[in-house]
Amino acid sequence: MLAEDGITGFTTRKVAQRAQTSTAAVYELFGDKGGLVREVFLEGFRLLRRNLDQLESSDDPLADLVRVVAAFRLFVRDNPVLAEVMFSRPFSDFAPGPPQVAAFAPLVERVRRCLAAGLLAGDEADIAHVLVALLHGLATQESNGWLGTTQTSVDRRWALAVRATFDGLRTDRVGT
Amino acid sequence: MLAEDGITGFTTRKVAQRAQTSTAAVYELFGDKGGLVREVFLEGFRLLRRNLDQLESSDDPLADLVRVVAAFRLFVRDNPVLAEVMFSRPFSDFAPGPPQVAAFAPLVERVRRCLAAGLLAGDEADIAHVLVALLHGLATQESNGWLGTTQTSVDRRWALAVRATFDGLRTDRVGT
DNA sequence: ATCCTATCGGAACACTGTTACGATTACCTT
DNA sequence: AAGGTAATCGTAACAGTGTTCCGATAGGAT
Repeated sequence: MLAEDGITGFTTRKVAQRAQTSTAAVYELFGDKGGLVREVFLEGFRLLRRNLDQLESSDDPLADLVRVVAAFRLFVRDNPVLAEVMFSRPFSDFAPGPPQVAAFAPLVERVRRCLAAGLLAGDEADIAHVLVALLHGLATQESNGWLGTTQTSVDRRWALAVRATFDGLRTDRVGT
Repeated sequence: MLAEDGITGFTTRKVAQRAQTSTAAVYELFGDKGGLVREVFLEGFRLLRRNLDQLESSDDPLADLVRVVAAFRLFVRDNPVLAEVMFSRPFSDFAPGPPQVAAFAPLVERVRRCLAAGLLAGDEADIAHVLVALLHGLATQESNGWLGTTQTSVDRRWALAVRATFDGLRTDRVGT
């Protein structure tokens, strides 16, 4: 429904209609429209997790981490409206709950391997949070068309951001 | 109104009421609720620009750039709902227009000085875009409470992200 | 003074989230 | 298997929203 009708078309009545039931059923099951959106939100992160789980691992942890980045970007491009529900807040009544850290477990795993191999340095959780924030920002900017007007410029900036961040995370300088 | 009543309280009727007029006046002037939100959106970036313009410049361009980052973070923290209108999309009908690059002119200016001083390397626009995307992501994550549970961890991750990115941007490696 | 245009008040329309009230269904205890 | 209890659902209604229509007004140009 999100992909077809967009966000404005996602209404309790239409959801009920698609499910061949009445609105009361929706409210009985989800309590709120916020609860309904919450399920979409959570399903989005489950889908992302399934997506990242399919990635293969090589003997180059850093390349594997780059693959996670690429997969994340692709996920947002393929599911723009769902990504909006996940990372923006298109339904003002729904406030996102605790960070859906489970979805990023594959990313954290790659970070851990990079740390073990000495390709990155620092705290695992900190690095993961920084990377997720970077991906979040890049993907949102790209979706809004703010990252550049041409495909090449957008790609170039993605590459630059990822490369620069990985470069900068190679040396542990906590506290400096 | 945004700060007081939140996003759900921002309705055409209430706007008209606060302005001591009728809803028709609002529609005559802004055409749409999207148009109304657009003005708030643009005013937000103007306010951000005014905020960044007040920053002083020292003889350390990199420190000046860090100050811009801090000011941006403070802006989002001080105006959470406005920032949501600017960087998320709480009103589903309003689609943000072209990138409000003017607001980030002070940031671009600092980037240029860093490039001139050899403290950063690469394309000015590319670096600026990467930085804005990073700030966007970090600020949004912090607003959602996704960047960490304690103040110190959130601060630490902001610092790590900024330092790592600047470090990584010190050497130009375009095309590699 | 007159006319035209922009602006505005009031009322209405379609639609939304939400709830009240029965009716129905499913389950589970005996 | 029977009956009762709780969950579920259809229908209709409520308040509130974006939006528009129709007059009325006001202010400036001619």
